[in-house]
Amino acid sequence: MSPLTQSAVYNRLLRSLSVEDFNLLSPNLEAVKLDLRFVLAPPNQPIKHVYFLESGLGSVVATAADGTRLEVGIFGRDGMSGTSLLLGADQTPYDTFVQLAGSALRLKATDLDRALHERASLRTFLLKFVQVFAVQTAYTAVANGSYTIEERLARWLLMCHDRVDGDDLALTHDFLAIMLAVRRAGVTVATQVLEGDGIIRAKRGLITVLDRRRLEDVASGSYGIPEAEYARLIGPLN
Amino acid sequence: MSPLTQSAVYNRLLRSLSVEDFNLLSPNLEAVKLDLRFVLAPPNQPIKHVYFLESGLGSVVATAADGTRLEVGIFGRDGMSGTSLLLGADQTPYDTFVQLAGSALRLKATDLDRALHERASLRTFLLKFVQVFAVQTAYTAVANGSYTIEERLARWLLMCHDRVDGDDLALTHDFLAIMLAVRRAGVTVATQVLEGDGIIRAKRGLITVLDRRRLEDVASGSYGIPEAEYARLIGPLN
DNA sequence: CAGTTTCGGTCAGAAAGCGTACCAAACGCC
DNA sequence: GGCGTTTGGTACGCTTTCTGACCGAAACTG
Repeated sequence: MSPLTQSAVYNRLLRSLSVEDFNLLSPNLEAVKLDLRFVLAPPNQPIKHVYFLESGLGSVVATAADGTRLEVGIFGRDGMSGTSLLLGADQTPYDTFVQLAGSALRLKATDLDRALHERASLRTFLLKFVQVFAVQTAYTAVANGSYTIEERLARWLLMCHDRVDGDDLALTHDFLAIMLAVRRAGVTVATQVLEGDGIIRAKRGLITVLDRRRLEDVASGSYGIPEAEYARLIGPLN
Repeated sequence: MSPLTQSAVYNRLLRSLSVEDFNLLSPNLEAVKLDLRFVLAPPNQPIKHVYFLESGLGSVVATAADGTRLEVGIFGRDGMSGTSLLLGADQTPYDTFVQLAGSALRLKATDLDRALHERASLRTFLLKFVQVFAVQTAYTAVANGSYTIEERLARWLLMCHDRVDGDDLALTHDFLAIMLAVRRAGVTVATQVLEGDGIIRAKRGLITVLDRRRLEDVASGSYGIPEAEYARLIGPLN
C-alpha cells in the first residue's frame, strides 16, 4: 500500500491534525472496508481498535439493564469510534456499529496509547472531539425528552445528511425506530408526513432529502447546538 | 485557614488523587459555601472555576435553541463542575448550578490548567470522571426516550440519594419537573404513587426515601449502569 | 421465476402525558 | 397573627404515542 498522504484523507479529525501528529499515526493506520452492522466497538469488552471513518456512518447505542436499546450518538468522517480510550476507559457499556456502510482508517488501541503519550498535542486535539460528542449525547437526551417523533426524525436525518455525500440515506424504518427509540409504525407515519410536505422522498430502504432548509424548520430547536460546537472547537464539518 | 488535609476532604475525586497530585492542587483550593441556585458554570461563557463538591448537589442543564430546558447530568461529592475544561473547551452550552445547597472546594481554571500540564497522572485520573459523567448523560437520554415519569422519578431520586447523607431530599415538584422535562402535575401524580406504595414520604419541599430497595425496582432498567461505571473506573461512591 | 424474507402501510383500542386552570394548604415575613 | 407567596393536589379535554396485529409489496434467493 502506498504511504498515506494527509491531504488525501477524508476524515476530518485526521485531516485537522498537525503534520507531526499525523505522521506519528499514519504508519499504523490501516484502511478497512466497513460493512453494514460491523462492530466498531463491542459493549463491555476491551476496545481493540479505534476507527476514523472515511465514509459511512457509525452509531453508538446504549443498552439499559432491562434490554432497552437506544442510540446516544452518531458519527461519520467527522469523528472516530472508541473515544473512551482517550478518557482512560478501555471499555464502555455501549455498542458501536456501522449503520451506513463505508470505509475507515483504523488504529490499534495500543498504537493510539503510545501516540497519546508521545505527543500531548494529539491528545489535546482528540479530546475536543470527545467534548463535541458529549454535547451531541446531551442534546439527544433533550430531544428524547421534549420533542415529537417528527421533530426527532428531522433532527436525525439532518445529522445523517451532514455526514454523507449526496442526499440519499439508505435506512429502513425498522432501523430508524431503534435509533429514535420509538415504534416502527411511528417512524412510518412521521416519514409520510415529511414526504407529504415534499421535504423528503421515501422509497423502500431509502430516504432522500429534498429540502434541507425545511427539514431544519421541522427539527426546530432540537438541531444545531452540537453542530455549532463542532465548528467552534474543531472546524467546519464540510 | 489551616492547610487542607486530604483525608479531611469529602469529595471523592480529591480524596482518590495520589498524594502528589493532591498536594499540587491543595494550595489553590478555596472552600466556598454553595447556596441554592448558585451558578457553578454559566452557559456560553468562559468557565472561571471548577468546583469539587463537598456536600450538596449540582445539576447540568442543557437549553435547546427554542428555549427547552432539560437536565443532562447530576453530581455531588462524587464529582466536579466544569469538566469541559479537561477536554480543552473553555465553555459549554450548558448551565451548571447548585440544586441542593452545600459546600465545595473550588479551583481557578488557570490553576487547574497549570496543574494538568505539570502532572499527567492528574489529567488521566480526572478524565475518568469525564467518562463516567458522559455515560450518565447517555443513560439520561435512554431514560428520557424509553421510561415513564414514575420510572424516571425513581431513577432520579436514587441518583440524588446516592450523593447526599441521610434519606431527606429537599426538592420541590416544580424543580423535579424541570429536571425530568415533564409537567409539574405529572411529578405530583408520580410522587403520590410512590408514596402510596410506602416507598417515599413526601412533604412540602421534601421527599424522604423510605425503601431504597423498592425504589430500585421501580426504576427497573433505567438505573445502575453509570453507577457501575463509577465504581469500576473511580471507586465506590460511598 | 417461484418461494421466502424483509419492509412498509394501516388500523382499532388504550395508555401516557400535556396544556391549562383553579384552589387549598403550608410557609415566610412583617 | 395577618398577608402574600410558594407549593402541591386535582380536574378536563386533547394530543401523542403505544400495543398488537394484519396484509400487501418489494427485494432477495436459489
